[in-house]
Amino acid sequence: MAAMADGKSSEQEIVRDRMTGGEEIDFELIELLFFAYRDFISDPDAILFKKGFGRAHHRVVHFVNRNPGMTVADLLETLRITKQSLARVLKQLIDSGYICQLEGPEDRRQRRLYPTKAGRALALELAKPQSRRIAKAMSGREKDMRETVLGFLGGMRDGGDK
Amino acid sequence: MAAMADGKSSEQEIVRDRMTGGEEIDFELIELLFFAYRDFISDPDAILFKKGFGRAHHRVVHFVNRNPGMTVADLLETLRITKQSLARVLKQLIDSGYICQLEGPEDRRQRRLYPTKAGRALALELAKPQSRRIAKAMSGREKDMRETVLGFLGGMRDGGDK
DNA sequence: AAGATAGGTCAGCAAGACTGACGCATTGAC
DNA sequence: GTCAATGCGTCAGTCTTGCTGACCTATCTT
Repeated sequence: MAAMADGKSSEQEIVRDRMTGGEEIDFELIELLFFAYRDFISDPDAILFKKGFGRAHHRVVHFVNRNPGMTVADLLETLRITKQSLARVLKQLIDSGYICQLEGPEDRRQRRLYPTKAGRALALELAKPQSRRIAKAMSGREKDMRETVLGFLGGMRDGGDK
Repeated sequence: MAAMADGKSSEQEIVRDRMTGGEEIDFELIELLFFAYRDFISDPDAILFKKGFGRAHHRVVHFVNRNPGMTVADLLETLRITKQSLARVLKQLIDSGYICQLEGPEDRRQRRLYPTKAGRALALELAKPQSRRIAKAMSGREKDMRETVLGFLGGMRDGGDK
């Protein structure tokens, strides 16, 4: 469990004023990112739930469709999870016929991942409501908005400064 | 478990071409949102881990600091989780002295939530690296970028069209 | 032949979401 | 004044999706 927040009773004093960032911190943007992402994944979540899948399956289906022929190692790198975590959902997707594995053409240890037609269809179905949401958020301002948002989100990534 | 993806063997055909959105679907933005959000929450995650807390604690601390005096019901609405899920993390935060509850002044059934000084400090500490990341992503382009991004993220929210 | 690599798998743990049920204090309507 | 509704807490159990550590096979590299 967590440590007690310091013995000094002053630390326990109640704070009644709203936390605003001032010049310092952009709480508005921080919050908005939380709300936007929460709602953004809610659409596919609902679709997946009906099929007995979860978010983890979504990610796998998405990236395999975006990069057909990627190896398991590639996928692990992209998702940044352990192979044991991946194994569970990947196995379910293979058993259900959404993804299949082919032996690597040069290196036969590799399992190249490809979507089936059903897998491609699923990926598209999941992307559609998300795309609609994005279109709504841009609503007519695509021209000035998309490039800016792309730049911003790219810069938010870990290696995104170059 | 999940249903088999249709008996038709054509559904099992391997698809080898990369899924691109064409005019239809903005996969680039969809992916970028995933990567950006993943890295965005990784900074506070690391800090929280050392204190024995998780993401759920972050959200609670954040919103209580942003809206001191909010009720438990308000918080449930904001986070969109069940009270049983909230109860666990809230209790830990109260026990650790980061948040405290005061009886509602009008309605004594309510528990108004306030941060302690330690709670305020924690919220700020968690926000700092996120704010730094945002600043980096904007790097000198704050002027044209912030309003656009704010508009975009606002539009991504469920009620965000008005 | 030996070691490194790609991948699969078993077993167990934890966080954080969920459901359903129930208890207690307080409020508000009748 | 009684009683239902409300705000909140809590017990018990489930599920997904992360994690660790250990160990196995097949294949490639040296």
